[in-house]
Amino acid sequence: MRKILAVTKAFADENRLRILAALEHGERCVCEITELLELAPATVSKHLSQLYHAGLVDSRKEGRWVYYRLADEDPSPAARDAIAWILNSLRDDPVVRSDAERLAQIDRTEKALPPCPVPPRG
Amino acid sequence: MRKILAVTKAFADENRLRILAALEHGERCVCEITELLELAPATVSKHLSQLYHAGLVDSRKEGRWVYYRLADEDPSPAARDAIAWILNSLRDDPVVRSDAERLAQIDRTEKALPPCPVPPRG
DNA sequence: TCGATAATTCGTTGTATGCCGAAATGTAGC
DNA sequence: GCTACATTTCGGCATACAACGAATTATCGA
Repeated sequence: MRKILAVTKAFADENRLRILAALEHGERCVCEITELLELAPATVSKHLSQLYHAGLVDSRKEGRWVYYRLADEDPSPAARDAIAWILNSLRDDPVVRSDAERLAQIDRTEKALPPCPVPPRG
Repeated sequence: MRKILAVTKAFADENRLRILAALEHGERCVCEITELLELAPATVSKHLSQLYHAGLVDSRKEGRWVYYRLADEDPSPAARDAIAWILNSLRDDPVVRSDAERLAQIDRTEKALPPCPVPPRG
């Protein structure tokens, strides 16, 4: 019951749902999610921590950045089902769709300029 | 997003999950659920109200009793998927299993004596 | 080494929520 | 009508939690 509740509580917040939807098509660093949600970095970090402890996301550190992604390796069956259900439920949501457009914009910006987000020296 | 959040928030409480699992095999009146959860009737009523407003359960009044059941008729696809997912996730939970045994006990008691719960005059 | 940036942790604050008892509502039987 | 019971609503408290700013840690480039 504790594990299930960790998942359902993780789902019970709009910003965390937006994060999960944002990760559907690939990993994102914390600063990108922060920009998307327009929240303080501390707040986003805490949301990601909750998603991590619920087994819904994994993370990877690269230089100054920490990239989060949906839990894919060692996915507990429960976590996999949970992710599948919530992403399907969010599929047609206007907020999620709008976020997806903004994320695509971020992708284009990153590809136009050199490397990661906020490239060191323009 | 509002509807999805109503569902995920409804899922984010142990007692509400126990209620949903208790309704898996048929309707239950409020007093039976109250006995199962060992909570104040006011508390149970509020939980049921939340489940109702999330579209997860329906209710039916019969005499003094109000029977709740999983949303089955006019089930919004979202609600149907949500119920299917959560019941599957709860399937092997010890608390839910224990509840199921206690509910079977309640059923046997009801069938041994005349009508509904707490029969008027034993 | 120093300064800038990314991320997390910590402490605080305002709001949301779970719980209860008391009161109100509705129904059944006397 | 009156009483008893089932349920809901209301008002309250206590806890949980989302949000922030400040402080901390870590990494990179100058």
